[in-house]
Amino acid sequence: MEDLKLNENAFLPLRDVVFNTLREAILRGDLKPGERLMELALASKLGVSRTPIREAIRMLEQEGLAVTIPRRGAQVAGMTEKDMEDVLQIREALDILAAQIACEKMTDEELVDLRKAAERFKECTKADDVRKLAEADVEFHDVIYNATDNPKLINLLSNLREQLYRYRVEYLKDESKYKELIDEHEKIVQGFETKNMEILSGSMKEHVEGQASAMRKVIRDQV
Amino acid sequence: MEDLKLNENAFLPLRDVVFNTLREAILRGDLKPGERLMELALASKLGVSRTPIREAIRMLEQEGLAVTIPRRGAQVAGMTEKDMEDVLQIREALDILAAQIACEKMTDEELVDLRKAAERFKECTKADDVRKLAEADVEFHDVIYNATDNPKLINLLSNLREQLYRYRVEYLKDESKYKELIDEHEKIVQGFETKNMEILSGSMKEHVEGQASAMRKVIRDQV
DNA sequence: CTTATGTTTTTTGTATACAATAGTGATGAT
DNA sequence: ATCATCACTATTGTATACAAAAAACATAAG
Repeated sequence: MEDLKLNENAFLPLRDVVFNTLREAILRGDLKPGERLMELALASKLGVSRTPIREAIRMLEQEGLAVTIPRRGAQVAGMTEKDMEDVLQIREALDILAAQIACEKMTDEELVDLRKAAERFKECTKADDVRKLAEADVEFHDVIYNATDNPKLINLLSNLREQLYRYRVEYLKDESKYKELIDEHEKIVQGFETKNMEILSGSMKEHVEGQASAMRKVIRDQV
Repeated sequence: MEDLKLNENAFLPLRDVVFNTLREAILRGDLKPGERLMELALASKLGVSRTPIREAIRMLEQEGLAVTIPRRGAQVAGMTEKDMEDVLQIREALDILAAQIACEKMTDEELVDLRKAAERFKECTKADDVRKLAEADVEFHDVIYNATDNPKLINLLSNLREQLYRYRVEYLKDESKYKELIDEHEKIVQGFETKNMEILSGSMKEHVEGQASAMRKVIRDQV
């Protein structure tokens, strides 16, 4: 484990600060799957007491980022290939759902944002910054998610994305896929522009399935 | 608020016992939407300290059953008509997904269970016990969920169901719908028996949409 | 050498104490 | 009467103390 430092923010309760800190540490891989989350160790490392640590762990649990066994403590959740498949399966269905809802509700402004986001993604493929690229991709999909005007769905989808995060960044390193991704985004934007639900659903499906199979490959190769 | 009593269970940590107790109290309506969850009050009522109460609240938060404002405490989450719509939208998509996955994976044994569950539901419509009927319906759908062999999906679906619980029981009181429900279950069973994904998706969609519109009506009439 | 048993240490679970903030009500000025 | 201010109370946030369980280790018996 790395040196983990508290994301200072005077206004949030410590439990939230600790939660954010641990969450990010897990996502960026500083805390590795299976690694124990020991209260005392974390507390002294972050300079707080066990209380906010424990509450943060309860929160991580719910996000699927930690698993705790009673009287044995918490661990960073691992993700097996099967887990990944399970998440991908759900995300595919909900991504398509989001696209369908968004297709009906999307405003002209949001459509502009979407096109901009697609452009930005395209730009980012030219630079060599995977992190930025991932961000641009998130932004693109967030425009769609937000257009659904369904906070519970938005929340769910971002939670699912979070669970895939570690591998997603990995697979975005494969530059040979960039053209494909750009084209898929383009098709999706067109789907929204023409409000053609059939085409949109199809291209969204294609997009998430492509991502899914790429990620499957990443996780396979890692083993 | 009613007299709330601890679900004794010597093996689980108190936080889990408290969580279950509060969860059930919320679902059965003993704790009403908007009602404050005051730590000290709950602690003395349940005969435990604030610590497990606080952790249970963090857990309820994640299930969407409680909402907390920093330094102001937690409340039982309310559910507006819009919230309900949002949940129904998601559940529809995931229920169909579950049916599709289950259709491929369902074993002969599970198929028998499914038919039995449908029978049991039918039986329950004859007696006048809404609670039992709701249970039978849950069982029917659980057979399908479990057949997906996707724990994350199963978890999600049961969480969504939980959020609808209060209204679901309400709408099952309308006896005029029973025949329809029985027929829909029958169609779904047949879909699984013939492994016809098209028909199955269709009848599942019909089923959840029927439920959805009935629940919309319930919530409207309540206002 | 392996297993069983007892002891110590570590770690989690729960209660309590103290601090800080938000809410409430009384008092007084305008 | 209305509003402002202050004191007091109620409530949440955080730290710590103590209890109980699990893990680690050592020692003794077979």
